[in-house]
Amino acid sequence: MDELSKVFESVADYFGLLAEPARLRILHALCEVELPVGEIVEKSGLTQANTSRHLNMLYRAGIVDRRREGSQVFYRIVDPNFKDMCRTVCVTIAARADMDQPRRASLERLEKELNGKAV
Amino acid sequence: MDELSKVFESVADYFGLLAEPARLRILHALCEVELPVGEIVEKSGLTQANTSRHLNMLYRAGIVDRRREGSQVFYRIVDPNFKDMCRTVCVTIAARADMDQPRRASLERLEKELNGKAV
DNA sequence: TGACCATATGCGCACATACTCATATAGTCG
DNA sequence: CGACTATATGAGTATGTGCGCATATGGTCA
Repeated sequence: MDELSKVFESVADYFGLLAEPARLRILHALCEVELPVGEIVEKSGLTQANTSRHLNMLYRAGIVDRRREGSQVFYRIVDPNFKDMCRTVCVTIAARADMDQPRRASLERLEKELNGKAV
Repeated sequence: MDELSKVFESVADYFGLLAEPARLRILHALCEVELPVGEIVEKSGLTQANTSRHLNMLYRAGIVDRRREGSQVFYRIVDPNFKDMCRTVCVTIAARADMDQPRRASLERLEKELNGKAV
């Protein structure tokens, strides 16, 4: 396999991390604050096992970082591009006309949220 | 399911389209030019069936548009964010140290290519 | 209409991966 | 050390999806 193929795979892997609603939930919870796993579980609505697994994937990919404090582990987003990319996609999706109104509203709220106080 | 969940799904779906090396190959072939399917098949190295399937997905998602001319169908990228996002990811990935040199070089070439004459 | 090209699609398989459940590991406090 | 809390992980299952093969559809030209 040539180098360009590997590049496509790397890029695809990166996008793949963002191609999962569960991980987007987690990242959304972490958008502005550093949180321990327990709180991420609450905010995301995922199970503890699932949350931990996804967090580990995001950690290994360098999108989040973590630090231990006592018995808790705190996670935070470190990838500087994450919010930009999500905002871009939100705008793109919101621009499509074939969508019901309430979802558009949610998208615009989310976009505004991402535009706010940056990390 | 609430509206925010649908938003996460929409965003995840969008990223999912870019999370496939085969589709990235196709989009890379289409980056600067409009091409008929046959040429996309050649440039991407995918089979005809596969290429057609992926193109249809990208079309339905609004990332590419198509037009018929005689017996051929020409595709072109219309999503204004696609190149930006790929450049961003390329930069992000290239910034990571844990990567062999030739792949870094490929990434940087690709990034430069994306920086060039915009659509 | 029939032969021929370009593109799309139905089907079945193979593989990846997200999820749940149960359990392991790591830390704290008595 | 033992009980308890917080987090991670192994196993098994289910579902999604990319792929190849064959074939269908749509267009052109004789």
